[in-house]
Amino acid sequence: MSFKIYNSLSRKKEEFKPLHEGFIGIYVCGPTVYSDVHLGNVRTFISFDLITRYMRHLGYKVRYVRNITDVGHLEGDADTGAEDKIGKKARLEQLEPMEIVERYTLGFHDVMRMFNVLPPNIEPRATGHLIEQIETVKEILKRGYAYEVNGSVYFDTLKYAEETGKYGELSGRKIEELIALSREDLKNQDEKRHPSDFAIWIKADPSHLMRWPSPWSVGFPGWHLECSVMSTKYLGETFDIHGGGSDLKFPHHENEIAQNYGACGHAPARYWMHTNMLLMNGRKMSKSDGNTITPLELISGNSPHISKGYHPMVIRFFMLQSHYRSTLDLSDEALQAAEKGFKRLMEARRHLLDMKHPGRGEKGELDSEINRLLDQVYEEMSDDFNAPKALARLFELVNRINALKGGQASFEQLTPETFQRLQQTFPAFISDVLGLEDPTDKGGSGQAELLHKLIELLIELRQKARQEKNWAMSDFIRDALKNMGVTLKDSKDGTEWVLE
RNA sequence: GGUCGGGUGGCCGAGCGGUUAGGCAGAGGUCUGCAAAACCUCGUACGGCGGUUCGAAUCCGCUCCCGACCUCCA
Repeated sequence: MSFKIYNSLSRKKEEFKPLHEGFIGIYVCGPTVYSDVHLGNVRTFISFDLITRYMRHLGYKVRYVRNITDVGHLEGDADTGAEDKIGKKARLEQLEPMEIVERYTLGFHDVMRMFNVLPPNIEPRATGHLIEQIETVKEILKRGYAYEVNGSVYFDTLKYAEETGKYGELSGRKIEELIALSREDLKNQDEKRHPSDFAIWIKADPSHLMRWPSPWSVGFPGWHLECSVMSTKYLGETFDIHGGGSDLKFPHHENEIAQNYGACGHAPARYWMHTNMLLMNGRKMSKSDGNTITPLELISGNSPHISKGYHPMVIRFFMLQSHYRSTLDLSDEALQAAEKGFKRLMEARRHLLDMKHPGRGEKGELDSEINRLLDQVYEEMSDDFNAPKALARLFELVNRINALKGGQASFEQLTPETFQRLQQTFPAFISDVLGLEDPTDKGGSGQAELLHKLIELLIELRQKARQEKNWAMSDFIRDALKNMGVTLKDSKDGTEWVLE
């Protein structure tokens, strides 16, 4: 099955055509590991997790590369004279830069695991590719798209712009505007020929903790360089998709394209995908101005912005309810609504898995509805990964599943084949594509099994009490369990329980 | 100031020329010892003002708000 992608470069939805039939190469800009990941990161990586999961689900062999930035990302607004983020943190905490990198990389992986984000196939680090980066700088110099000044090397944006007319193509900027609006107070601006030029190798002053020898100086690579170099190394000079947060369009991705042109004469990726921002209180979540909540705070509830903690799967579900290209405004109220919706979805999934088709059924209206809805789930996802629409169809299926379970709908209207399709596709889509796992599915540990049996025993005792019309005892058991977080639900074929 | 993207029913959030989005909350009903759950029914919403059209939330113009990027952030 084919699918469509909104290409940020053309600003249009395009039919996706892979470079090599059946294979997809995708590169996504990963985090700079100088502090805990924030939720905005999580949303971006959940979005790309959804996208790569779906591509795999459709049968593509995907190579997903997502880097770790562990050098070269500077604070402040200059290419030089500013401090490296990781270097700064290391200085403040009196640790080795690599201790900082290690700590936050591990923390990042923990958070990704909690949200059931699958690891990329390759997760390269900038510091692991110094040799390749230096080689690329040499190549760009050799081809004449960069120049050296006092041990630093700058990319010649003007030359690139004049030659291709493409500088600013991705972000919708014009180089004349970039000239006019560049800030006056850039340090070392006199080293640059043009204000929009950017450093690809930066000479380090002696206080700089992270520096490496190079033909030009003891220094470090410019931030944008690593992505050009590592994407080329692992995916080739041209690959299918490049992704990242929309705030990376400029200057990061624009400069990346320029560098690739400088190094090999053409742009790296054919499709560019950008995820939109996560907002809180109507404003972008930002590390720098405090309008933020960390993933762990959101899970624990330890934040003034929320009334309680939310399960990571609830948060993931909440994020999937909006399209990746739309902004999403986080609020406590919206999360509570998501929590209930998520439970409803997962409960239906459990019920469906427990159901059996009696064996006889006709192609009734229900049959065609279910087939139609299942088809639509895929159509929606294939239209630029429209998870919210796919979820809407899934919820219509929830309705049908519950009706079958509750007896309001009959299996007689449903062929065994269609039921089988539903029973396979519905749960598979939820877990494989949406990456939503049932928190009540605790596997088969001995403890969990004991718990199950004890609850079943209490339900049996309550059943006896009910038969004897001993409502006091019956309600006592129900209320006591409720207080422990176990909700009982009576239906005509017995009592079920859910662990909250 | 420049560039881009938004303003959708109580809340979140799809849709982007004609069809019910969906979730949560709310109202009524069925079922039930009661409750919960489930099922059925119920909302005619698209910032404002004009215009195009047989028909606009969806296209065009003006206008008012909001946000992002332009400077480190996904």
